[in-house]
Amino acid sequence: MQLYLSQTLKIHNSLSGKKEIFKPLNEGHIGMYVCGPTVYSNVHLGNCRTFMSFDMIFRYFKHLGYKVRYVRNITDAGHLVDDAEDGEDKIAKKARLEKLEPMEVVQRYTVDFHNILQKFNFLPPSIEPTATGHIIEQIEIIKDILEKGYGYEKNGSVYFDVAKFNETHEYGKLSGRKLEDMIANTRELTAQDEKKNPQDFALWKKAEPQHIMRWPSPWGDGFPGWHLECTAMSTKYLGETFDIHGGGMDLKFPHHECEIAQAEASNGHSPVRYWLHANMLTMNGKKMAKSTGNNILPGEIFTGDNDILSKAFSPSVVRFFMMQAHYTSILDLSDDALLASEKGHHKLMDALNAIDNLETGNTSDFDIANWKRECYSAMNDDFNTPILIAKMFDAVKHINLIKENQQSITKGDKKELQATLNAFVFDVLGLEGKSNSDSDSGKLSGVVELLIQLRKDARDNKDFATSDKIRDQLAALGIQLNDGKDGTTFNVI
RNA sequence: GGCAUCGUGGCCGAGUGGCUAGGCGCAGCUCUGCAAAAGCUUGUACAGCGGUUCGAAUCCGCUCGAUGCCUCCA
Repeated sequence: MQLYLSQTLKIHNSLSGKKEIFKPLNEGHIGMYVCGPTVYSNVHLGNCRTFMSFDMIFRYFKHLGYKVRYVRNITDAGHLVDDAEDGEDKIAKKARLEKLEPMEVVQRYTVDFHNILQKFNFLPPSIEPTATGHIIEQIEIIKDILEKGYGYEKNGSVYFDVAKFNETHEYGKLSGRKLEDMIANTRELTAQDEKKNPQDFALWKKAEPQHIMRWPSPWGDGFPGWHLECTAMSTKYLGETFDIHGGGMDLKFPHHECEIAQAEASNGHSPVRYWLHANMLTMNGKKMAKSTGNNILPGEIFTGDNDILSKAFSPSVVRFFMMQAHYTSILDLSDDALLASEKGHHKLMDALNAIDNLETGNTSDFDIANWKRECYSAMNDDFNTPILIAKMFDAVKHINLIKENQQSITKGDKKELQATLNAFVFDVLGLEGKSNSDSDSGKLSGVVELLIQLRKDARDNKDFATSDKIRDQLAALGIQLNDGKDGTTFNVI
């Protein structure tokens, strides 16, 4: 029996604003679409948080036994620098500034994106389509929207007629906005504006003669609008209606609102059953922005090469830090918070490593079945990873007490405990233990063991000056000696 | 200015109309030549002011503050 049959999963649907019981369209199968990055610069750490939240959700679905088709796109064209008439494609702009072919920009930052995600231990999505690979599909949708009367062409560009759409549909239902309010709060159109109303958005933009990124269309050479690609790709791979659409909170308006409008205008019905929005990551209480310097790249955290944090942090520690907050809450990154997470992560991994060597007994002081139920309840309650992690630490406490012979566990319970911990910590949360498998670790441990032996001799002779010298100098190199009852061990920090 | 979300102990963060997560720090203890590391034990907090209620940090109103969107941004 698949696990999902015995679990009731509730998820917060942004469209209704409520937690709803999740039932996929087709039993056992889930279609999930998440708006991917625009590859015009290094991937933003906040962006990573969003993708990490959906990676965790993807992992949990898989853990429950669902067959998931997870589509996460790469935006490699069409995302305008601003929505004004002279709006320039983000990638084209970057290419111009760096004197590169647009596809060089795309390639460079797509590689960076994958590289960082791999470090964070992301599972690859089932399909990772690109906007430029789906121009034909996008043109077809535009034709459809034009035919149904919700769009209009002007000088080789095509716009979505929001006012017309709003007559028979509800534009703004996802973000809680009303068209009238939007009209009252937007600036006047300038004389050369092609749009009928400021709320209208581009489906197709005419390419100026010097523009390199261009494709032929019934309306002349141009490129597709940003909102359209997601509609085209989600429809193509997941169908006109699919289960889950995710993205960052900041995409709710206008991007996701426009997706709903485009799909409803062309198909006549709402595309998504559950909308999920991941919240923002701030740093030291402030929004992360390049302009203010309050910004850090993921790679800079891993190497420690930055002015913001006191040291380097491993991808798994950063992942653990992010998983300690609920995906719908704003999370604040700081040196203190990461330091705290690093210690917690370490404690968790130590306990996981200790399970193998636990001695078993005839009784258990730990109600594994109940604990396991609580783990699932946490995840079933809108993917509450902070509670899940708290449950993991419940287990850690028991493991340590068993290790100290203050509690006992049966053989069967130990096996169950280990399997459950591994499933949640590694498969669902996607954390990774410390990699002690360096190619030279054999040599290193030989050398350190030798020093430990010399130190022991010194201690036995009460030559503490020598023993402390060995300890302190190793510590300075990042090798920590741990004196225990049964001798000394070491850790590489 | 409009829309939205939020304000929890020293810090990070769950939760929720009564039973008060978790991590880190601090403190105590165990261990130790001394430490470190590790482990155990320990914390009645919920922006302010009103209101609803037998009972609110949790619901309602107002005030203050933060963040996001409205304009490129996950």
